[in-house]
Amino acid sequence: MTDDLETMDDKLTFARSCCPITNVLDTLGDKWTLLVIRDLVLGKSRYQELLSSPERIASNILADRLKKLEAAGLVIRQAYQQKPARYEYLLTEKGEGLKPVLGAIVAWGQEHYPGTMVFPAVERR
Amino acid sequence: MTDDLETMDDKLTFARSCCPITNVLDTLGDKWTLLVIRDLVLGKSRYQELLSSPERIASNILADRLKKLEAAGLVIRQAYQQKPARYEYLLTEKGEGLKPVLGAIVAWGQEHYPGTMVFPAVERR
DNA sequence: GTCGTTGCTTGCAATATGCAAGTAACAAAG
DNA sequence: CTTTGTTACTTGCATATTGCAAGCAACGAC
Repeated sequence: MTDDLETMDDKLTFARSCCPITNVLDTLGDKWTLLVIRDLVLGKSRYQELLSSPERIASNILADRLKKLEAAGLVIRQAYQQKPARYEYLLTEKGEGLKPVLGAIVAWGQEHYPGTMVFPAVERR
Repeated sequence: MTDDLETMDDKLTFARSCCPITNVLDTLGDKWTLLVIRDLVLGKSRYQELLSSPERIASNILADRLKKLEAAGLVIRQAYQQKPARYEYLLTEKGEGLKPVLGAIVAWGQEHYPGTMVFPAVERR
């Protein structure tokens, strides 16, 4: 069965399978990546802002996840200052497209984890 | 800030934060768990059925994830035969509640991973 | 010259993942 | 009675990932 799919279109090859969920999880399936997306959606954009979320992500993990999100086209890294060079991370349209996914997770999570609460957007500087 | 939350209601303590997304990811945030949920939604229920999905999950990982899903109340393990004892896994109502999450992931995934396709439900035996 | 800020990198220990083989409890077949 | 097959796992071990904590570079402020 998977043989057929592989020969069906050899321009399309998927790491694990042709299921959309599988492919999404190849990028987002860990404990931190969607939290980084959450923070970017909430308006955080700088490294220290992302580091300071209550979950206290490790710095090397944050750097790793941002790099992967950039490579996947969900995030762009752009300088907001030149000397010294300082960067902010912004969601692309593709990344913004994950809002309904976060929304669905929030809906299910609020129902099954009483007492949880959605974090507020950050004030723009 | 997190101090306040911690003292606010010490009956409610969360592993990493009080965000619903964080808590959901504590259970579901890896590459395999939502795929197991997907297969159960599609009607698979036995261990070999789950093992045989195209992604070829490792047996020890599948066993580990099913145990965790059972502990989290998303799945029940029940015997469908006594001698020898043989088990099937079924989603609970809580587990079924993840369908919108999978739906949102599929919607985003199909848009951004062209060529992916939703797997069909399995025929009931 | 020193200190602070920002965005990382690095070394290393702990934990998770996954390969491949193995196990147990049965029934069926010979 | 023995062998084989099925099913649902467990186990040992190598590899990969995670995360702690310290460190680094490039600036400006003092």
